[in-house]
Parts: sequence; C-alpha cells; structure tokens
Amino acid sequence: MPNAKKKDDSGEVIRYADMLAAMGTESRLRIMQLLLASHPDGLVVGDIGSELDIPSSTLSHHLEKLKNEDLVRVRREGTFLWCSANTEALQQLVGFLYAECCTRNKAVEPKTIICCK
Amino acid sequence: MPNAKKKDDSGEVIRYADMLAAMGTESRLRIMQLLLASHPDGLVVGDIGSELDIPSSTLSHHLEKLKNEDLVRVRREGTFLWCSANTEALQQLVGFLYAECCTRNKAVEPKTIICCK
DNA sequence: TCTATAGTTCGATAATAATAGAAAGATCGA
DNA sequence: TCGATCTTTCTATTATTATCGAACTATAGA
Repeated sequence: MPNAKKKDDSGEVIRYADMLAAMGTESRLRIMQLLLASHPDGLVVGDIGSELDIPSSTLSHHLEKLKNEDLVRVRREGTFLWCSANTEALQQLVGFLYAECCTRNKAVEPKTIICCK
Repeated sequence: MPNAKKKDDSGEVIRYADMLAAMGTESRLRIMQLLLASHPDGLVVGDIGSELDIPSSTLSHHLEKLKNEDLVRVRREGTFLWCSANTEALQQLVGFLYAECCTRNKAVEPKTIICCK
C-alpha cells in the first residue's frame, strides 16, 4: 500500500480551485452577488445582463462557467431562464477552506480563523 | 447627487474577485491549504516548494500573487522567508460572500446560507 | 406558420496567466 | 571577502481566458 499516508485529494482541490476561479473575475463575482441578493428566487438571464450591462453572448459564457462549477442553477420558465445561486456549493467551498486549518498546529480552532466570528 | 442609490462597490468587488482568482488554481490553492494547515507558524518558501514539487521560480510567482492579494504574509528569518496565511483576509472574503445575501428577499438568513451549519 | 422575444453558439481577436531554466540578489558563517 | 544557501527576477514560451458581433436555436403567442 504505497502512499498510504498522503490521501489523493487532487480531484477535490481542482474542483474547489475551479470554483474559486469561476468567481475570480469582476463580472462573474457581480453575477454571484446579484444572484445571492435575489436568493432564493434568482433572476432571469436578461435581467442580469441589463443590470450589469453585459452583452448577451458574453453573459452566456460567464453563466456557463458558473453552471459548470455548479455555482449557479438554471430552470426554464417559458422563454425565460431563471438563474439562482447554489448556496450549498458555496457552503462546501467555505467548508473546504477551513477543513484542514491548523491541523499541523493545534493553536487555533479552525472555525475561529476563517468562518463566523 | 447623481447615482446616490447605487453605491460604488467596484473597488471592493474587484478586490475580492482578485482574491478568489489568486486561489483559483490548483497550485495556489494547495499553497493556501498547506499554509492554513501550518497556521499560525506557516512554512518556509523552500519547504512549500519541495512539498508541492514546484520549481522555485514558478513558486515565487505564485507567492507574489498571493502576497499581492494579502492572502499570504511573509517574514524574513536569516536567509529564510516564512510564509503564513492571512486568515483575516479570508474571513473578510467569506463575509463579503454572504454580506448582501438575500437582501432582496428576506426568506433566508444570510448566515444559514453560506457560512457555518 | 409567421413573428417576436430570450438565450446560446460560432468565430475571431486581444489580453492575461502559467510555467520554468538561467542569471542575479540577499543573507550569513567562515 | 569568499562561498554556500535561499529566494527572486529576467526572459521566453505556451496555454488559457475574456470579450463580443453575427448567426443560430428555442419557446410562445397571433
């Protein structure tokens, strides 16, 4: 059983890195901000575009990226597509960030460091 | 007083987007993971490189990006540079994510959505 | 079926970012 | 001052990403 100690978390790390990258541009972070503010109903694609002043093709690419990382969910209603933030995914991301926090040094409690005061 | 209602948060949004982007690659998220695990002492640059198997010049660029976003702090000790995660910045980032959450729809409490279960 | 509206995909360009070898800079002990 | 070690900067290459107009697809109502 070689490499038994080092668990292979590359898939997990890559997944969360992709989630962070998906929110790592001004446009897409604004989209998330808007969808979180409108949670849980969400917004129609066109309304996001007019509110943020983003051309439809550009917006479509951004939303595709956010959907790929499962940060945004979409439901159709006639010709409209309603987008909403996937808050569970965000929760998992925050959880990941402090998951191994201080495991090498028990000086500080993980939660105290990154999450809620 | 034009645009009085819409507060200009572009600087803030850009700052947090840059922070997210800084952690949005596998290499740099691993670096953060390692530094969080070693918090609050942190690690020496060379140890990060050997643990993650990253060439020194590449690592230096990654660390520079993380330092630029104030996600990593550095202190010198002789010829060694000790790096540590700036957990306050991470806290602010998490705070930002749920700050305006559901402000348009009071159905769900912000904290319940993104942060601690 | 025809048309209007909502949104995506195509195609192309410009800008950014990741990577890393080699050379240079910083610190310290001898 | 010299040499050893740790880290950054230089230089270059390759890969990825952001952007958006134009063409296309999807849905619904007349």
